[in-house]
Amino acid sequence: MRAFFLPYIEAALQKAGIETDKEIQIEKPTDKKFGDFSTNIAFLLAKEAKRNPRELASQLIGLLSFPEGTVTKTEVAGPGFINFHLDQVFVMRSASAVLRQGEAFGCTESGKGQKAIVEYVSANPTGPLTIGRGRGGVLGDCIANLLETQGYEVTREYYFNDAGRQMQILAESVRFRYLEKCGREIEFPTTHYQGDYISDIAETLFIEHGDELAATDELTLFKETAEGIIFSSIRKTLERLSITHDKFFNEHTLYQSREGEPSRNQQVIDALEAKGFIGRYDGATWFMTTKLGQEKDKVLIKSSGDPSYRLPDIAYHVTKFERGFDLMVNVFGADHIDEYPDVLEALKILGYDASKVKIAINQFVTTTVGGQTVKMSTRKGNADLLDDLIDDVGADATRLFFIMRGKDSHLNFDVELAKKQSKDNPVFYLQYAHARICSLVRMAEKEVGFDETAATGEGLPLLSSEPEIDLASALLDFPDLIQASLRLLEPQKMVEYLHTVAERYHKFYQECPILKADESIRAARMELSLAVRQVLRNGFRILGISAPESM
RNA sequence: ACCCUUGUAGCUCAGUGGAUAGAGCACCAGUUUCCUAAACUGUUGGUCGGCAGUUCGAGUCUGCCCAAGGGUACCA
Repeated sequence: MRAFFLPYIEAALQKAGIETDKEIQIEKPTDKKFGDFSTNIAFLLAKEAKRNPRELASQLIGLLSFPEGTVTKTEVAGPGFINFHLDQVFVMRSASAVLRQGEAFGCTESGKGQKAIVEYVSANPTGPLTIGRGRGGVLGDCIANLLETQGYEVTREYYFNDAGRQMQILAESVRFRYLEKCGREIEFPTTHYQGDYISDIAETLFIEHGDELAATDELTLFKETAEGIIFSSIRKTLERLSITHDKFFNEHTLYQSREGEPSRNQQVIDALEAKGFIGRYDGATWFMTTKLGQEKDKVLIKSSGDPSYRLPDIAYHVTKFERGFDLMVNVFGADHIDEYPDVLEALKILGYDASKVKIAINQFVTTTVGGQTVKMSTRKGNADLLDDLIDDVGADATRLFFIMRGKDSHLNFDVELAKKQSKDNPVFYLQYAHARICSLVRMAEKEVGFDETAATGEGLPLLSSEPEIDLASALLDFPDLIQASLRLLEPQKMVEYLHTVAERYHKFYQECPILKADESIRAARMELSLAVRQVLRNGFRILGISAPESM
């Protein structure tokens, strides 16, 4: 709907001879008496032109003209707002677009022909997924869904490392537990993975091999068995939440030379060196960020000869550019926040357009038990597991639990409270509206021979009561909300919006009889209901929650 | 010590420099001979962490202070 106003406002500005680079903001006023939409453009221009905002607004209104039957009233209000009142018939007529476009309502082709990659979850296979990881996983999945509505060809990627020190410790942990199974007295180190799943993996090995592995120090089998079992558990958990990935990218491939060519890590070093940003001292290789005004250089290759995490991170991003992605979204927890400036700087030096990389940081999930905050750690084995949460509240409520809050909120999680409140999860409020409509449609088919396929939306302009207009007007906001969610990488906006739609539907349902109304009104209200169902479905698909036919 | 994020109702959280700061939960009082009561209606509840500043206008921007979480490694 915002898109509807822009050309007319621009035309009015042109007539007034005003040129500006200010963005024309179209807002929904807080109070309906201020109209359906408003703009504060007069304030912005008044500041530039040193004119009175109210007077400038009046001038613009004189120059504004909309097509017949769209905007009924345009007025100056307060210190200089321009408020627009929409024609009710226009609103209802516009709402028929929902039925015409169906699943495509809200979609655009602005990303058509462009490739996007969204990287999320990216947990190393050292243990089952924690609740904290779930947050990033759901966030990333929703962002990928949003991009798909805009026509992007989206790749969902999981980046992991199965060769680092963490994996070494994991393998050792399994081996210690295995030796215990073999009857050895072992003092299990506190530095190693404490979780019960380690014993389970050791048990698997013991059943398969007996104690024949006890004699060797060779860790490969321990590592590979652990990795296999853990990865399959991770995938299973993600699957339960409908989180999928197209590609699992192994960090280790960046270390390997390919067909006579140097490794990707080495290529990054060479390229940075050619630009004069490589220094070698103290036995290590450094990214000379001091040349960029930073206090210290950053290590790329440690004096041990192993790359630090920064080098493969840069090399990994280079592969994204080489793979031809036009938009790259990385979803990370807050612990990675300071790492990205360096990667972006390196990419810029190497000649890549770093503005194509977008970062979505989600704040941590902290856990409260009995009012006390507990630090969660996979290593300590005291983390709340994502699987347990799904067991307790279900997949839909779990997904919504994460995205009903902004990604910047420091989510404080109380398992007991979450279980107790699962019935109050807003997901059911949204789904109930959908189920109610489905039930209504079933009833209408049975009682009055309603034919869904014949509903075109032509009858909608017959409707004129306040709940009906409010509802239709909310439906028209859906495309704007997709844009806003995507721009901010914040699916929470969509949740809030769908809540408004559901709320207005419930209100409409309460106040407007449908099946009992006269035939033409009944048909129109059925059409409005179908349009709501469509918007809810389209929204649910973005959020990755199911649309139940009955509850 | 420095950097990032956050601080809004009893609780969990929305709030794009705009108009009288909102929602859900909880609490209290109502609504069904009638399409799903997982709903709807109403009431209660606020020094927007604190102080100063910027301007027509600040919960929103700036500075300082306080508090919480995270980060400042040749860990990832």
